[in-house]
This record gives sequence, structure tokens and C-alpha cells, in this order.
Amino acid sequence: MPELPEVETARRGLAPAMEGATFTRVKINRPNLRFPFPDNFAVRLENCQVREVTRRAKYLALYLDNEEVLVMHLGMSGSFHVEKLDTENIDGESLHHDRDRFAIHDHVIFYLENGKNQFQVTYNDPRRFGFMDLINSDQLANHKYFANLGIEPTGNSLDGECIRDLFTNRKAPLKAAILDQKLIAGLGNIYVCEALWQAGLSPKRQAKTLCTSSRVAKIRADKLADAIRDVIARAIEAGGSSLNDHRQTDGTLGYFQHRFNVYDREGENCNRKECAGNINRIVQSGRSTYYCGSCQK
DNA sequence: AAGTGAACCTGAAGGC
DNA sequence: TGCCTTCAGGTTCACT
Repeated sequence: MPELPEVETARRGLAPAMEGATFTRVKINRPNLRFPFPDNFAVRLENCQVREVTRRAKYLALYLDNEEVLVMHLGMSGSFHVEKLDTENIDGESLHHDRDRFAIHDHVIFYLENGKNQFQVTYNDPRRFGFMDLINSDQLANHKYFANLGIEPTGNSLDGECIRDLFTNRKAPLKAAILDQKLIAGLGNIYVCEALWQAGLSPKRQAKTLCTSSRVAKIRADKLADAIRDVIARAIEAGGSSLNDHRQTDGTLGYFQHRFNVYDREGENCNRKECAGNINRIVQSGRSTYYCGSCQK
């Protein structure tokens, strides 16, 4: 699931429960996710206080008071569920309708308290492509997870000039270039398709075609940068997209999926006003690309 | 070096 | 009803 907006949504759900709170107990229900848990994972966390819950690209990084950082990636199907444990809601009528059914995939349970409240944070991940690791904070920036990450598509730093720098001499299709985490970090298959539609650019066009000195190339690069920032910002605002089981940490659904213009809309009409085309599905680098062949050039 | 496709794992959906 | 195939939000590794 989780592309940058979903991870940011998870971060915003975790922060109120975890920042300033201390791990009282950590329970792992299997020896590994995508990778084995680091040695003594639970013991190293217990009694640590969380200073800050941060996000970089699709990674969550929780800074702890012992100078370690809990790094977590949600893979394809990871999600968190936060429950406040209080006297009136001992058994927490969960908003997760199918929690029981998926409880076998509750691989990690964090218990925390902040002197006032107690929280249970459950990590669920059916496909187990996610992972967790503990890294010293002074090694974080140079760690393999983070060292090669590209620019963050949030804020205003990603602009047309930046895209032209990144895509210079790139022969790969534009779709593949935008998906490359070493160039721009955080976009996944859905939001790449959406951003390309919004910019009116074909996913099949070579990335370097936005880098010529022509006026039209510069305009295209500007439009693409604007579209990427806008799609990501709107998706974060909407609480991410909920496909299948994906929910926000309080169990409610994100709703950005109701605004998809191309993703998973094969055969349907293009949503652009003056466009009479419909949405095609092709496979690029082994993954589905959805786009309008009429208005994306 | 850069680009492509398979692999990792489980569940849902569709065809027969 | 069941069995089979295909596909899914990500990343990494092996290969051209």
C-alpha cells in the first residue's frame, strides 16, 4: 500500500500516542518480517522513551532517548492500529471490523505509557514485506536505507529545474524515473500514475525529454513537479488511499482512492473535461501503468 | 552504468 | 463448492 501519503498518515496517527511515551513491553509474534528482527529487539526498546516520530520517504524513524532510532517500513501491506487503553474502554470496541480475521498477521505489539495514558500499538502485515530495525542515530543518514534516497516530494523543494537535473540523460520511461526512489523518494505506483495524468504527460515518454533546452520541455518539467507535489499533498490531506485492508491508525479509512483519475480505472472514461479518451492499462517494468492515451502526451 | 524482470509472501478476485 | 491462475500499494538482486 503504503506510499508516502499513507506512511505520513501512519506517522500522524502514531505521534500522539508514542511521542513522549515509554515502551513498557514489546511483543513480537514471529522471528522476522521481510528480514529478521535485530538482536534483542524487544529488550532494547523496553524502557526507552520515544522522542519524536518522523518520516523520510516511505520510512518511519522513531528517535529514542537512548540514541537509537526505530526504523520501520510498511512494505506492501503493513499497517498500524493504535488503541488507547483506559478504564472505560478496556476491551476497545475496535473500528477494525475484520481485526479478528487478520489477527494472525498482528506481528508486533508495542505497549506504551506516558504517565497519563497507556497505548497499544499493533503492527499488522499480511504479506510481511515490511521490516523493522534499530540503528544508532549518528549512523542513520549514512545507513543503506537512507543514504541513497532522493528528494522528498513534499514542501516546495521539488520544482521543474530539479526534475530536469534529475532526469538528464535518463532513457528510462518517465514512469520508471519518477518511481525511482534514488531520484524522488516516496512515490509509488498509484501516485506516479496520478501525477502523470495530472501533468498530461505520457508514462512512456523518455525521462530525458523533459531536459532539453526547449521552452516546451521546461513547461512540461514544471507541470510534472507541480502535479507530483499537488497529488502527494492532496493525498496526505485525505488521509491516504484505502485499498483492501488499509486504514488509518484509528481504524478509519482514508478516502483519496475516491479521487483516482486513472489508477485501477482501465476502460473507463478519462476525467479530463475536454478529453474523450479512456484509460489504458499497460505493463512497465513489470507493474501496471494506467493512463489516458489521448491527453497524456 | 542503466534498465528490466524475477523473487520475496499472502489474500482477493475471476474463470471454469 | 472448490481449484486454478492472475494480480496487488515495495524493495532488492541477478541479469543484460
